[in-house]
Parts: sequence; C-alpha cells; structure tokens
Amino acid sequence: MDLITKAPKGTQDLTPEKTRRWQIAEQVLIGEAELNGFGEIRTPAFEHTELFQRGMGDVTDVVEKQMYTFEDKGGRSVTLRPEGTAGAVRAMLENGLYNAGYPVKLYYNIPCYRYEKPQAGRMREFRTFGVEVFGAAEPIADAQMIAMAMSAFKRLGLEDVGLQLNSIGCPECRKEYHRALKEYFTGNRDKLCSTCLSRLDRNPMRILDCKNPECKELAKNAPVITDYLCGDCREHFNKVQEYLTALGIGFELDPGLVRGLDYYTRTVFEFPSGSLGFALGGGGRYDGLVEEMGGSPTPGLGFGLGMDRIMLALEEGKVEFPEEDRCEVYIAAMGDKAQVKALELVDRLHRCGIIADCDICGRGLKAQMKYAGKIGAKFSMVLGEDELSSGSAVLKDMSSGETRKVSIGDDFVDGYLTFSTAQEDLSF
RNA sequence: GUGGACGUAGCUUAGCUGGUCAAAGCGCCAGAUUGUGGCUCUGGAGACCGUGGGUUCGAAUCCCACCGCCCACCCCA
Repeated sequence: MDLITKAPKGTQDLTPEKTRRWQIAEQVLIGEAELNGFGEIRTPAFEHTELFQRGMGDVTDVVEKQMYTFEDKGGRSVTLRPEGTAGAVRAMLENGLYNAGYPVKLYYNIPCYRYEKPQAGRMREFRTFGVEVFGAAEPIADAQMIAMAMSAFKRLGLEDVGLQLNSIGCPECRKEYHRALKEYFTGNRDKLCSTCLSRLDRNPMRILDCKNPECKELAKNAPVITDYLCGDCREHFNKVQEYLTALGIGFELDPGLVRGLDYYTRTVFEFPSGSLGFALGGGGRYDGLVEEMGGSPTPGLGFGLGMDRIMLALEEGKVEFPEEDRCEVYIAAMGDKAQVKALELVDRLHRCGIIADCDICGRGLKAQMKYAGKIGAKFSMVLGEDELSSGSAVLKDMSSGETRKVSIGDDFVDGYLTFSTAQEDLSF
C-alpha cells in the first residue's frame, strides 16, 4: 500500500463508530473529575524541549530515547509532549492559576507522543486522561485522588482494576536510600551495563528498572526504599494507606514500584488491569516539581490514564455501550422541487432537535427508501409532485408499517410530533 | 532494543505438495410491470494476489531482501 494511504506507524484513526465509544468513556472520566471540582486545561501539543528534560528528568528512558524532538524554523528545539504533567505545571505557573487559591485542580484529555515500538496498548500517538492537583500536601489528597480514579473505573464498568502502591520518599530520606543503593551497586559494578554505570552517579534508582537481565538480577536483592523512609514520609505513607482502607479501597504494596519519571516523591501508584498485561495508568506525588520548574515550592500530585488502554479494557471486559442515536425521520424526494422542500422540512425538524435526513446523492426513490432502512430511520416520508400540490404527505412508521397523512405546510412539525409520539406510546 | 507470526477485492477469508487459481461470504451499485425500505432472486463494479529480485517452460503458491502490520519480552500511558 502507498505511503500516503497509510497512517504513520504507531498511530490510528478513530472512525465515527469508535469515536462514539471513546466519547462515552471520556465523558465518564470528565464527569468524575468535574464532580471533584477539577477544571479542564488545554496546553500545546509541543513545548520547549527543556521543559521535559527539566520536568521528567534527563536520565529517564522517555527523555533519553523516546521523545519526538525537532528544531523549528526559528532554530528552537521543541518536543511533542510525551506526557501531560510538565505542560500542566508550566501552564499553571505561566497563567498564575495559583492566584485563585489552593488547591488548583486541573484535568486534561490529550494526545501524547513517544517514539516506541507499537504493540497492544502502546502507540506512538496515544491519548492520556490526566489530573493534577497543586497546593495540597496532606495525605488525604493522595487518597482522594486515588479514590477518584477507582470510582471512575467502576463507573466505566471496569471491575477488575487493581491498585499498586508504594512510597519513594522525599529528597531527604532518598539521600539515605541513594547512598545505600550506590553502595550496593558499586560493589557489583562489574555486572552493570554501560547505561547503568552512568546512572550510578546521576540517578541510581533508575537502575532498578533497567531492562538488562544482569542489572535486573542485581536489582532483585537491592535495598528497598521503604526501609529508608524518614519519619515524615513514613507517616505520610501510613496515612494514605489508612485513608484508602477507610474508603474501602483495596491495594497492594509494591516496594519495587518506582515509576519511570524522576519528579515523583512519596506516594506512587499504578492501576494494573486484571485482564490485560499492562497498567491502565498510574501517577503519584511530585512535591518538588513546581519549584524545579521555577515556581515557588508547591506540593503537587496527579495521575495519567491511558485512554487507548481503557478502551481496550472495556472491549476485553465486553462492557456494553448505549446505542447510537439513530435517524428519526428520513424524507425521500423525487424531483428538484421536492428535494428543496425535503431539505427545508429536514431543517425545520433539526430546529426542534429531531435527527432527520434526506437524499444528497441523487438517488432514485427505491434507493432512498433502502438507505432510510439502512440508517435505521424510525419514520420515512415521500415527497413528489403530488405532495407538493396537495400540501400533505404520508408519514410511515418504518417498523410497524403504519402510515398517516401529515401536512407539509407550516404545521408540519406539529403534525409529525403528534404521529410519532402516538406511535411511540403504542410501542410501550 | 530482542524475539515470533502474518501481508490475496472496501471488510473477513479460501486457494499455498508450483501449471483454468484469481475464488467465497459480507458490503457497495443496479434490476425483478412504471412513486415506497427491511426478506428473496438476478446482474454489475471492485485485486497488477504488500514491493523488488531470484529459481522455473510456468509462481499468489518455492527462495532472498525490503516495506508494512500484529503480537510477546522490556518498559510505560
């Protein structure tokens, strides 16, 4: 197949039928966010490259090898966003959203881009539904955020989504942990891959999720972060667990859960799918990020959900979607004059919020009727010379076959409504 | 980055021990006594069998390369 007839690798088209289902799912998530007082923020699809390097950490896999980075015609290095948090933080600061008072609660539903080898649930262009909260340092915020996600999963009809939880501490207690990690890995430095050797000094935690088999083996016996949490972090983590339990939300502690981005502090979590081999999303707290990006010290936390993955999970779980709103009236017309009249009547129906349609392909009467049947029209009507001169036409109930004469004059819509609602009453 | 499968009409596929093999279903279009759909019947359009080489008298069918796509590992959303 020609290059131009094929979407680029790792991208997909959402056809109307698919898009309809996406919109329904998105609406559930948006609804959940708005119930919790979140407002939608829309930020650019590309940002200055430094934003992501600074925000996500330049030793991360994403920044090191998965970003779509290019120079624009003005010589600036820009990058298609690989995630939503960095842009949200930037926009929050740039627009002074904190001036309205804390907490600032934002959500977004955006396409993101990463250069990866595509497979199920992993696209180069993928959609993320994310939320961010700024200015809330208390563990209750962590619990509420997680509860919100779990509630959304439930409302979507996804019953088997899990929750994995960990705390990776604050910079203070992480210092201790880094020291211990460094000591451990330095003692085994001859077994580390070259990438990890460079990570050893800069960011030893990254070694824990290196893909190299030898590094993985080493990581198994490495010191565990939760043994090194400082008093405050330990208490924070305990409280989060306590609140979740009080809310009836089950979770699994996973000391190995580190997350792929550097900005996380304290609470981190993922939502593993029960039926698919990957997480539907994840997130955590990032108390140092806002300051790192030039703002004043501000706690923050958020999560991102992979919309593509949620859609896969809904499919896998055979979650049913409501039927599409079908065409209610189809007006078939014969001849130029009747066609114009049909268009006018259809327009009048539209003004009353009634889904109506007529032919625009120049088809014959029979083909038009066939089309009406195909699109599932509830009622049909035929317009020709006779109807135009008599001022009335026959409205037909497509499923029962019942017909009734209605005026096509000024009182057309009234007449239509009388007949159509009467028909619906019969069906009940 | 490593590994595995696949690539035939719009869609789903058959054909794959090489020689009427270019098919079927669905979809689409048009007809079945002239202005009424759904069922049935009939007909029609539509594929250089992913691309390029090679083996052969002859390849969709065997070999190689490339491209594409899907999946697993890894990681993440």
